[in-house]
Amino acid sequence: MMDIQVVLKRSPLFSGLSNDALVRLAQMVRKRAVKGGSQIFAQGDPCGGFYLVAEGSVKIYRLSPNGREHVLAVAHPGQSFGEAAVFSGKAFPAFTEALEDSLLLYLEREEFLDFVEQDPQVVRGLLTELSGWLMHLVRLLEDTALAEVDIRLVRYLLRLLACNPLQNCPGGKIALPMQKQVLASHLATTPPTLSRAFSRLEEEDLIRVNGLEIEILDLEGLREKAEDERGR
Amino acid sequence: MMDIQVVLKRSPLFSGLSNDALVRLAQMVRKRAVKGGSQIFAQGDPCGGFYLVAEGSVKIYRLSPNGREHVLAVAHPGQSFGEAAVFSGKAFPAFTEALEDSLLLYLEREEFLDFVEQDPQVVRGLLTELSGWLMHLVRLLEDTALAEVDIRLVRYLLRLLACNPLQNCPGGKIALPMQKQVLASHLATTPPTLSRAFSRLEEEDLIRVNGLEIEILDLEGLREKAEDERGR
DNA sequence: CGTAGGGTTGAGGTTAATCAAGTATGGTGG
DNA sequence: CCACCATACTTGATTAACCTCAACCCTACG
Repeated sequence: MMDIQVVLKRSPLFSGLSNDALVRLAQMVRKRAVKGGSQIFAQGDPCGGFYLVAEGSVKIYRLSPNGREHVLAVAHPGQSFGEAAVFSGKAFPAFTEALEDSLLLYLEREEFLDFVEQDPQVVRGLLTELSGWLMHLVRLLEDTALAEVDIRLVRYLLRLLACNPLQNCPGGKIALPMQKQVLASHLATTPPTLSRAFSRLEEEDLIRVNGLEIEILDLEGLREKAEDERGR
Repeated sequence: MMDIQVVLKRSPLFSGLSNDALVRLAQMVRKRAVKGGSQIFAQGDPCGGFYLVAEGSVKIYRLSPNGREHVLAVAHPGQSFGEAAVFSGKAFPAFTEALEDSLLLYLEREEFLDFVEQDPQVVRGLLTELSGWLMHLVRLLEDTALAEVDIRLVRYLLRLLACNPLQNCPGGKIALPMQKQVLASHLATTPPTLSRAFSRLEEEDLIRVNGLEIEILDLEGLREKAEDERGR
């Protein structure tokens, strides 16, 4: 049995809360187990609340008019999604879909807003979290808009490394937290192009790819390349 | 003499505040007049507070390692910038520069955070504002990542129209709120490419361009084109 | 007038999307 | 245990978008 409070505490939203507040929050949480591949909510759905990932992973993506998808982010345990819509008062701005069997915690909108009113401690966390999302999007934006695919990929890998300092130490091996086609969409490109980008990085002896496992051969070289952008 | 409270009230951040709160807020505001072309703050500067545009306009942009710039937004009277950094606690994530002689209101970080703590009314406005920024960036992101230049330009024009319903009515004339080279950077392209995009839209009899003034000839046609994206 | 800056136009080259075919891998049913 | 199929991924050839560099126009302004 999983402890809700432990999960809540893992979220930057609530890590600063008192035990008392955590207990109250835990009481208003509703668990929701979802199968991999199933949709959590759709772009345009009215926002009745938001989610926190307890186990598994969730893909957050937009769909263009013609059906092309662009992955904004993949949420992992401890991360939340849909908060923005709660405060904007508008519909959900994106689709969300479980990438694997996952366990989510659901917080109902009105209930949560009341909780926020009463507990100024949460506010700081919320503001910080939203700011964090902003920074994430800004980085993503300039990465996709200003750099070419190889560079975007390198930067993505470096960001992954920064989040997983665990496997960072030895020769450095990281596992891609999503399928390559999802990653392609995240990097605003296509599977064929991503595949070639990986090949080029291998040819330059920067990395070695084996399925979803990436071995970092030349961290310094990667860092250089990330700053490179000859021109564009 | 300009009334600070009136300016504050124009911002979505503070439009919901009581008169009492407005008065207190107005007292902690510092005015700052800046010449066109001068820098307000730089990316990486420690964030000591944030700004609200009273008069003029301010360009918010990022600089890539090689010096290329990407305009994230242009702030006009009533809009604020730098709020995100206040809450994230980190340095400013972007550069800001006055596009013309402008008058700004400055709110000091600590003072403002205290104000927020005491006044839960502001919180709602803040959260909404940050969410709004999020939505803006998401849209910008998918526009630049997923659509080609012509479409990006059309969408930008439609967004402008949506914000200026004033001139919308007649045949529809809108003035670009920035130079074309700034717009080019905002749309993540270059002046030559933007210029050609304008030409193509003129050839299709969708718009007529005269300097910074754009005459909308075929609103329906533009709407269609915005949804078009044959493939990409 | 002459210069400077924004803007436009032209030629050439590069990136990356598209379409299509091929290769693995994993799960299913015989 | 193996043939079969679905799906992810890779590889190849073609094409189109758009960046770059350069020259040129135009208006503003000294």
